Amino acid sequence: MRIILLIDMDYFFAACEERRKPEIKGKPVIVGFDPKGGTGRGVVSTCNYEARKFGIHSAMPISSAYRLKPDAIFLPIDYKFYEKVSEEVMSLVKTFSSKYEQVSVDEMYLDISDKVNSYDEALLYAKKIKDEINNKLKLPCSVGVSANKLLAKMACEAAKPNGIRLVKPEEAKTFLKNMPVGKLHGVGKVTEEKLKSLGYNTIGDIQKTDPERLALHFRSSGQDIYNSANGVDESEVLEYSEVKSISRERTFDEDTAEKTKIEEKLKEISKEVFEELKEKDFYFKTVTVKIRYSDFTEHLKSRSLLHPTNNLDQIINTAIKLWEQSTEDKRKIRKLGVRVSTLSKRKGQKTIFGP
DNA sequence: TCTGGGGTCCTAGGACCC
DNA sequence: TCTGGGGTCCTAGGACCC
Repeated sequence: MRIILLIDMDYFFAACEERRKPEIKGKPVIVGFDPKGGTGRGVVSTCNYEARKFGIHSAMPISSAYRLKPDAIFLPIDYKFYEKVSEEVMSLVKTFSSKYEQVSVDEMYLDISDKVNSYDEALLYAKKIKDEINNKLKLPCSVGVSANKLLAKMACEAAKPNGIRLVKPEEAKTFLKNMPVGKLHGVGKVTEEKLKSLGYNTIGDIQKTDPERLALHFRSSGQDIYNSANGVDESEVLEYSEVKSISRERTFDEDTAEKTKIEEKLKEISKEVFEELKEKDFYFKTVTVKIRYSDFTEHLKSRSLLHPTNNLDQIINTAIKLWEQSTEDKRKIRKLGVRVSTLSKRKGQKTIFGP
């Protein structure tokens, strides 16, 4: 029997800011793009619970957040700082089990099957971890406890904020039954709509269906949806993951079709990509340019070079060529992105990176 | 509401090689 | 003269997650 934890930091970016600026605690704090007095083009990255009281939430346009609470504390995203705090969290959590998987900057799975003998013990163990994060690092978090990653994740969602939630495997189906299908991890907007149109409104509706019917409409992911709805997930807690790509993208303050502006931006973005490539000591073989037009349609263009390289001019020249090829019309561009992939180390072999 | 940025994984057709 | 099957790489796009 496996016992898995998901530890998820609460409103992480805003919590980091509260920790270093105690005077803002208790006030609505919004971390995201510059609202520019309500005209800014970006979204809310994270906000604390005081801000949520005004209806503000992650991914909301920053201009809307500004309209809802103009005198909230708006802070820019200081990713380097959050990464440092994240390392503090991760190294503390790792002392509780060597079987861990970092999912993102503020989230991590722990397999504690070897550390405890029952769910009661698991709860105590989770509480200990949570208390240490609270006391030593002064950061709030929530923990989900269950038999697999999916259930731990869903339990953690139910625990938020600042809570712990245990879901035993025998309780799983009941726990999930009444939730809307969109709550299921792995089901996004598109799949949610499709599920609803097929008559599946709650996760319980999926539990009762014939998986063959799901396979008919969702191909190979049909079985995954069925398994998730039933709380079944065999995936392992994996410590290592490979870096597959490095990318940067930027949105213009105003949409543009001007050649010089676009080339300038592509150079700028390429340089940022190059800096990280150098830092991580990678070679790349493929360059991809992403273009988002004013109407939000997106196009990708990519080209693979004959040999792996780590040359900045190769990125810039390929990026500009790809853009030129894609732009026979004069549509205005909202956002540009540059990505390098097919990464390798000097000798050409891929390398494993741990968190 | 007027919509960011950094990722991963998957699919699918076509090229190309054996 | 008509026709295989497997494998891998490339390119484009889409869904999803945080």
